[in-house]
Amino acid sequence: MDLQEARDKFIEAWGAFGSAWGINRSMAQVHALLLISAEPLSTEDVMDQLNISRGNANMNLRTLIDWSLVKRVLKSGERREFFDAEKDVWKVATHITRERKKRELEPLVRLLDELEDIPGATPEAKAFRKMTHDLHDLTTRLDTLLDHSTRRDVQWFVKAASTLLK
Amino acid sequence: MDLQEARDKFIEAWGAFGSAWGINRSMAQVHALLLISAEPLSTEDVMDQLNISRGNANMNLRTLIDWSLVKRVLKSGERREFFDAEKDVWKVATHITRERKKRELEPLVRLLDELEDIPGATPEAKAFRKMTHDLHDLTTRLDTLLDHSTRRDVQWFVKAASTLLK
DNA sequence: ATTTTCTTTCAATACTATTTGAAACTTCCA
DNA sequence: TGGAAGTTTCAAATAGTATTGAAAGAAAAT
Repeated sequence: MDLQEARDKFIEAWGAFGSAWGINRSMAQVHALLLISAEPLSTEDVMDQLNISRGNANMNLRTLIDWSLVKRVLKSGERREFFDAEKDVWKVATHITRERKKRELEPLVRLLDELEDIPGATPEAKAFRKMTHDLHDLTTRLDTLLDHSTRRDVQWFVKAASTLLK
Repeated sequence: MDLQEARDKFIEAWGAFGSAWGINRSMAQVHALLLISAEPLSTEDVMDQLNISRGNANMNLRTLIDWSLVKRVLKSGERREFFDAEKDVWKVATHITRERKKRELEPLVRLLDELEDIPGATPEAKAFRKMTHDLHDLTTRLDTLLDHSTRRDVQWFVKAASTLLK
């Protein structure tokens, strides 16, 4: 398999992986492209290599910057902006996790908090209280864990645990 | 807030949460409904309470069974099937994680495995090899971790870590 | 064997999300 | 200041996904 083919496969796979995670395909593909590029790319480079429109490229680059997965780079003497991806996979994992926590876990924790202590003595009311309580406990713990865990902790933990278990 | 209102909010929120996770809204809502029901429900119960069609209810109940989140229950003297959700939130988390690992992580690991050792001495080839290698390492570790971690391990770890960090 | 009750399938439809591309905007330079 | 080079916005078009509901299929009862 040659490099070009391999790159295409990687971009496609990362796009599919992203989709399953609620990240849209183009955004994941732009990210993939930047991940495997040695040099920062311009918006035009991204448009050309992925065959996407200017609007699409622009919007997804901006979102990736929001997520701290990509940063703008200025080249001296160049008017245009260039974009470069964070290449440390552990940082990438941490940033993605943080962003998802914020978007998804936090609202759920807030709602479960509200839903505790709904009154009622029927079996349905009891079942409801038990489930919201248990979920609240689990999601709160996860939330705390993610708040305090740094890239280094996660790296240590995953390496240690996966090596032990191999 | 009364019970009915609280139940509706929970179902809606679980549905939204599911969407963000690549689980379709109805499936997540059916799951939510069964999670907070004291007794197993029939297909009709699900249709009525969520205002969804028979086909939709049937398909999502089947998928939930595939994921081991719901089981069929037969009531003696009853012709119809009833459905009951797994109520242990730790098991729920484990089952969901396993299913997603199978659908998403495993194919990625396989691809990255193939993409290692693409030849070439250009900076682009080097960047590609480094990224696929690092990602392969990370995803393989995660995969191993998820393979070997039981519900008990995860429960222990999350409880311990989140309590320490609180 | 026929009817009844319940489950499953699937083509048509409705809905949601993504993408485009042209126009508006901004910034820098002659 | 005018205009060239680049970026951003957003309404419309397209593509992708989920849902419906009627029909077919299965299993049990009569």
